[in-house]
Amino acid sequence: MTINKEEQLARFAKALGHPTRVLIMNYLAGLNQCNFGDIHAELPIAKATVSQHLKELREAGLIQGSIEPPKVKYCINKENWAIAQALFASFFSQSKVINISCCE
Amino acid sequence: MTINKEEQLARFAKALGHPTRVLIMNYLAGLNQCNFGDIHAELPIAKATVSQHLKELREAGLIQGSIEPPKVKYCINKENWAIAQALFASFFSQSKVINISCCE
DNA sequence: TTTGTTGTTCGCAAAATTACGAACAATATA
DNA sequence: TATATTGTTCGTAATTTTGCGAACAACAAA
Repeated sequence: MTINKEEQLARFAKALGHPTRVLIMNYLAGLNQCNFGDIHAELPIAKATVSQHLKELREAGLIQGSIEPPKVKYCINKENWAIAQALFASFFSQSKVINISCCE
Repeated sequence: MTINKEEQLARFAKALGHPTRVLIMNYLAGLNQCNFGDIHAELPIAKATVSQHLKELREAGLIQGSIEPPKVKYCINKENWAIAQALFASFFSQSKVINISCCE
């Protein structure tokens, strides 16, 4: 059940592949405390939709939530955030393309 | 018609949000010359599907193609690759999350 | 001209994504 | 117990994505 680098990168990328989810991550990155209502208040979409986007980010491992009745607190999953950061950095730094573009 | 950072990042991320497309980018990143057939030979999928994935990467700006009859040459779009690299680096380095996770 | 090579596009089907309101669950409070 | 608050889940609809074979287009070679 090991997941290789390509799939892991694709999984993170897919989670970040929607503007709303990028906005959510940007919002969370600037905070240390945050609950659903705060996130919802930042966005012009229905709460059901926000909840769905949060679920995807959670399932991709980029965020985590904890229930603190009656609220739900969300934050970045720092362990996976670091993994994603490293994966993307490695991905983008691998290019051995020479200075002249090959297709012009 | 300006596109903001969040949307641009999401667009790049979406293009990278499929394992096959990550594999294609990895393959292209290691080469200076490359045509469709080479890419297709690397992948266990139909050429129509490969062509479709290449189209998405092209429309996201990550690669470019040029016709060199009877072949089609593909390569990374270095200008946009650099932009994407910078966007992701900025995105991942913005986190102000403190050492203690907020949700445990 | 006919044939072969290289990729793209078309048309289709199945599955996944996106978005919403309504209903619901869990917990506090009156 | 009734009521309010906070989010999630359900059910639905519209759109997009993914994948394929078949048909096609462009060019080179026989």
